Amino acid sequence: MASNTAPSFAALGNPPSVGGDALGALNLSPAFSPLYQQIKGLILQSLEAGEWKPGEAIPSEMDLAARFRVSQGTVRKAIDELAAENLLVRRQGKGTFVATHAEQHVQYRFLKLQPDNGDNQSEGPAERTIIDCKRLRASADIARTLSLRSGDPVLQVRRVLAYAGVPTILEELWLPGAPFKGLTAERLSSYKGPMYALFETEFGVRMVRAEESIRAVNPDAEQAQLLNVAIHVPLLSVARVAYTYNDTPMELRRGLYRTDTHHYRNALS
Amino acid sequence: MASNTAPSFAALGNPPSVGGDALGALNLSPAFSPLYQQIKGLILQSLEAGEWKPGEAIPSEMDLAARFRVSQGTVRKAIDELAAENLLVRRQGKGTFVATHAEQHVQYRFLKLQPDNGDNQSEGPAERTIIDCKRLRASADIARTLSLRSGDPVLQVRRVLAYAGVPTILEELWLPGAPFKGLTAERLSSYKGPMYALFETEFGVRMVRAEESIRAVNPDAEQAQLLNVAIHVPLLSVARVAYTYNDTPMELRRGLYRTDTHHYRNALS
DNA sequence: CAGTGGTCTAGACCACACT
DNA sequence: GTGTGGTCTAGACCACTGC
Repeated sequence: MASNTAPSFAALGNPPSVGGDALGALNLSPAFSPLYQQIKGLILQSLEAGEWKPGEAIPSEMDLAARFRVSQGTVRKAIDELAAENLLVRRQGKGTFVATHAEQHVQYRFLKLQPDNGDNQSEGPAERTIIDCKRLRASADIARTLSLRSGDPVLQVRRVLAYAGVPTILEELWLPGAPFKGLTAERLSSYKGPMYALFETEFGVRMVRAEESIRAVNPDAEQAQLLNVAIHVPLLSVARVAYTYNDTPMELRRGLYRTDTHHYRNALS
Repeated sequence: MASNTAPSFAALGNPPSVGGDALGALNLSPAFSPLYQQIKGLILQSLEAGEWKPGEAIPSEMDLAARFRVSQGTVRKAIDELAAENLLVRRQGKGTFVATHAEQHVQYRFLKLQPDNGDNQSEGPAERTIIDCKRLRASADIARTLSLRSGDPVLQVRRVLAYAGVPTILEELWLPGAPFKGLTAERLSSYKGPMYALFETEFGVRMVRAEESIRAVNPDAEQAQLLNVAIHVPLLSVARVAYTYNDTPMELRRGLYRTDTHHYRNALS
């Protein structure tokens, strides 16, 4: 459907010719970018623009090939990379879909804390308790990591996650005020499912990647009380910056993890 | 050179025919494995067998295509996956090389601890001090994670890594005795470069992937003394199991990281 | 210059899911 | 059956490296 409303040009204005080689003349040496990268960029733009929403199918490879006037193989390679980056999900026989944090088997993709015994699934979702949800002005360091200006409005949420009644994670997160206008503690508490899924459906913000930096710390008195541990118990301090498209930071999250029954798991390759 | 000594059969005995479709009849539904996966497996076997050593070039795509009687594109896809898994490294215009831990820019690939300020490189390599290097018999849990039997000979190494004179990492590692026969404290101390590079050149053991599980702990008296911290200082406990080819565990490493000047950095996607 | 990996196309067929 | 992604081939040309 979208394929005839789409711009009918060969990406970057290199009209394909015929025969074994379908490139009239590709870019010269400096700043050379392969066609499939350009296609990838165009698909990315549509993703950002919300042309296809999380969970929806994007047009078939054939459709996209026609739309961009390239071969199916070129579109394929572009999609391959986007799928490798977890922006798209391919399903044989069905189509290619915009990835979402709402799916069952990829839920909590960014949460690396696991129970020591037993699989990750059997434990089930955590019991969530919102401590508070305040609008305030960004401090200098918050502003810097969120690419805002000091004093810009931000939303601060604090909450506790418990497993089997044991408080295990204490989180404090900051969100830029503008994109998340209207977010309240009530909305957060009532929502079933991952917070990032709510961000997608209610605010059109999709978290694409994140970076965490981890330390070992002792809690202060308040933190210890909220996690129900003594102040001398060492905890994992996990600072996460999550990004949407275009490497735009959209969340700063500082977590305190108890590691007496859980551990942070990481695969290296 | 290897291409004519190699088995000249189409992988899994599906002789290619001619024309647009070069597969006579591919595998039927159950247990279907694409050709490029089979090629990948064959390349993997050569890698394991040491046909090409770390740092060396493997045969060109054309050579491999001839050797396995498939098209270049099929070999290409196999190599693509192996490169994505960091087993091979492609270099345009030069060839495809067996990855190694000895290269400058991928050194210490598994070490996620970074200085808080400044780039990872400027800090330079750590000062390494071997505490001891003992041969002993595997305890039950060491044996389990290394796929050995209790009482099998293992090597235990303990060492401290310091940055700018500050002891930062205390490591205790266990290696299976058989593959590492002949490893001594002297050999470890005298070697310049990453330990995993030594394992490659001296013992033919290449670490391919690893898994870490992280906790926050307090050190005991001895650990505190070795790291020059008080016993109430929280530390990162990082347990790593490193694997060679075929998911064979080859190392158990338990590290204690100071996080007052460094942090454990992790990218999520 | 030749050789290597990298890109692109066109076409055929396979495996899978839905109808 | 139809349509989707997935595999495979053959061939042409581009970009990079080193002789």
